Amino acid sequence: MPPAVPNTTRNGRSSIQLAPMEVPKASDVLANELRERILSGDYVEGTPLPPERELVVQTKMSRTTVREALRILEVQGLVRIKAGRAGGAFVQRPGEQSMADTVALLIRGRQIRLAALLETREAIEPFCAQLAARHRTDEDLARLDAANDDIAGAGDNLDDFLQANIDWHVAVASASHNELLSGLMISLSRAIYAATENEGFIDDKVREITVKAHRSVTRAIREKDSEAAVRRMSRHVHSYAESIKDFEKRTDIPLDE
Amino acid sequence: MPPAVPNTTRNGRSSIQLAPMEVPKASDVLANELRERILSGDYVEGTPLPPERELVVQTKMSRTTVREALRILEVQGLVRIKAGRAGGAFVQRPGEQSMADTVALLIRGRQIRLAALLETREAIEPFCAQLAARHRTDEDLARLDAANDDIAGAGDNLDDFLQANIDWHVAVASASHNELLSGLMISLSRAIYAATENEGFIDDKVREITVKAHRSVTRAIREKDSEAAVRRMSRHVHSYAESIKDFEKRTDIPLDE
DNA sequence: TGGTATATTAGGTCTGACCGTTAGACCAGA
DNA sequence: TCTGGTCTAACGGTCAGACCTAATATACCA
Repeated sequence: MPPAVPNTTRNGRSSIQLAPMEVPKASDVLANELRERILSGDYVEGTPLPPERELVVQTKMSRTTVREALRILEVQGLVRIKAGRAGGAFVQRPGEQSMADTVALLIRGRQIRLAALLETREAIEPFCAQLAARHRTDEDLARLDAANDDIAGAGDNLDDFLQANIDWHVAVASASHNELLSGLMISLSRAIYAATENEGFIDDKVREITVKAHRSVTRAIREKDSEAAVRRMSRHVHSYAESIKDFEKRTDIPLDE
Repeated sequence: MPPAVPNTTRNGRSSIQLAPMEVPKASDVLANELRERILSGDYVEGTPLPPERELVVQTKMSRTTVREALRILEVQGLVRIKAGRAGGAFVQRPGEQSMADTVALLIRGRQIRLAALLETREAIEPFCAQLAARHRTDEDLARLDAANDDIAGAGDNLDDFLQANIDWHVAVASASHNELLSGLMISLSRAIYAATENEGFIDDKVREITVKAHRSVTRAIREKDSEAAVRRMSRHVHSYAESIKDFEKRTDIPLDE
């Protein structure tokens, strides 16, 4: 309850207390305003925002400020900016891509250990497989089969093999129809790929096992057997992670001698 | 295999194929250059980039362009920009916060269903608990205990309860010392909070169960019993998700009659 | 010694101009 | 009827320069 009369302290000053205040920049204000409108669904995906010069008139801000605001939204994946006549800022809903980009930055910036990536994958991917078995469509199956074929047809080319490997894992994630999980898996796969490609650990035996494991998981997903899907995927990613750990142990020791 | 002599089609035209080409903008070029340098560790965290006007001299670009590049890096969480003398763009490594922000955008933008959020949490959080039990420090324990106390002391205030609830879940995630998982959990918790706060589903019984479950998980983490941690957490989040599903079923049906 | 001007250095904003790209309309030659 | 050239208007992209505002270092004074 506030005192009845003016707040004063012993020195006669007002004792009004203020918290540290944020003074947002003009471009942030505009960006926040536009972001709210976009996220609240005021604009349908694909509709263009007003041209920069029009926004200048409406907001009484300078073009510099307007452009910075649009740039912010672009980086956040909320608009796609096209130049030229009939260009402009077109509303976009953020997707798996923007999430994958952020995760990639986090991984590189914090130099996340390969072990942590594999850990995270062990947490997520079996669950993806489970959901995929429940929610997969025929299209999802087609993508899985295509990736399986690519893996088999990769021959001795390591890059082709790894790429097809990623495609399969991403296909499983997409089949879960949970965009949170699939976005995460996309970036995880890419990061694991990058960390794995220069290690000589992928030999013929690993490939053979991989192909087999993928086929058996795919089968479970096809048959909508979520129990089997989660079990097989769990086994697959776990043993893959163990193999890498073993491999690193084997290759690290000689360096110490 | 390409034909031996000029590629032609039936109308005698060349059939050379070109993919759509990207023409990067000046500000993107600069942003990419700086980003590479930051991520490759050329600058230690906290070191200031050259002042804008200095970059103008070095790059021969205009200040507008330089500023846009810096703004891009700021949004991506790679620099923190301070105004005033001794201000500038200070190198920062992207952290959980930037990831949480992106995930929040994804959730709002795609209007991810509450069910999907809960699904994702079921995938991730037990694993977090497991890692937390292995890697927790005394500080982590202190945070967990503090959150537990706050929950108990929340009284009848719903907001306090939900906030303390979040704090506990986030504390578990942090204790896993896997920044990927903790970033995800931070935004996940916040989103679930937002989706839950206006539903009248949190009654005294739910609270009681929650407090109990948290304490038992905390105990497992304290004792570094990862098996128990994963089991108890799994049970907790699963039953919470089931309760919400039940609640929604109960409250939806009357609307149809 | 401790507070208070003042100068300095940084980012933030604005103005106005011009450049580059693109869609669309129109025209001319094969 | 195609094909390519040309023009125009509508966009975003870039630039140069000025001024405002915030934060700090530093000299100064009580």
